[in-house]
Amino acid sequence: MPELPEVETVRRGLAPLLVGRRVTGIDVRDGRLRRPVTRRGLGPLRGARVLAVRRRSKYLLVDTDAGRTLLLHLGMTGHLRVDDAGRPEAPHTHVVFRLDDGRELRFSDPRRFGMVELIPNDRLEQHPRLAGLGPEPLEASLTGALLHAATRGRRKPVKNLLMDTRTIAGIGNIYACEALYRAGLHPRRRVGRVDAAGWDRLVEALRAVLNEALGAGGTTRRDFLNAEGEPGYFAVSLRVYDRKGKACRRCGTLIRRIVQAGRSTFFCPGCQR
DNA sequence: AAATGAACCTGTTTGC
DNA sequence: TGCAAACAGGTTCATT
Repeated sequence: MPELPEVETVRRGLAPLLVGRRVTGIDVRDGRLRRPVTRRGLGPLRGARVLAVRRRSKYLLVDTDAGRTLLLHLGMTGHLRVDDAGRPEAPHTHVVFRLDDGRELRFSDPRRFGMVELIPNDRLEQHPRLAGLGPEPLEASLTGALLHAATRGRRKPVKNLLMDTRTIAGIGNIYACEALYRAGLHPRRRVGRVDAAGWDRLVEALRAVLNEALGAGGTTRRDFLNAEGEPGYFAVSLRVYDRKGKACRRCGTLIRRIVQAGRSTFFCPGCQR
């Protein structure tokens, strides 16, 4: 489900509901996630107060005054929702954090690709999931020049590079396709054959599409919902993703679907070279 | 070293 | 209509 704009949308929804709250209890209904979750492992969170909710790549970090940070990942189908205790739960609700205001933070995830982990702060930066992440695309540290320099002589397709979180954080299948379309780059183009101007265009296109998606509250194709249970509205603005066989809005060429590294890629053969 | 493919799961859509 | 195959917003491990 969630790429950077969706995770950031969830973060913005969660922050005002969680910051300042105290965790009064934790229920693990089904701990079989990507890594096993246990009530014991989350135990130190009991009584902790939430200081902040941050995002890094597609991870959410809930800082607490217990010297530990709750690391959350939504995988493909994960949801985080704050709701009044007693309200009906979504199916596949695996972990529930009870709060001191009568509400609950609920993590649900049908496919169980998501992650819930409590990490001591002094080990947070070295954590294997966070160490080695590339720059945030909406921050100034990501530049076309950086990508140009990093890709000389390499042969990886540019679409696959965009989705490699060690190079750029937070880009998934939808926004990789959309950014390449806006930059006029063919998804199979080898990274070593993209020139400096091409990388500049790509970074600019990436920022534009991510910011527009953020403004729309993210993309809901199947089941993305924010912390209040509402969908995002960027799906209507997608120009290539999931538009196989439809006409390109700019040149009329039919959008094609190919498979790269096991993932669908959508592109316009007329606009992308 | 770098790139691809399979695996992890369940639910929904597509195609015969 | 019914069933099976394909596919889904992600990450990680094994294999070329």
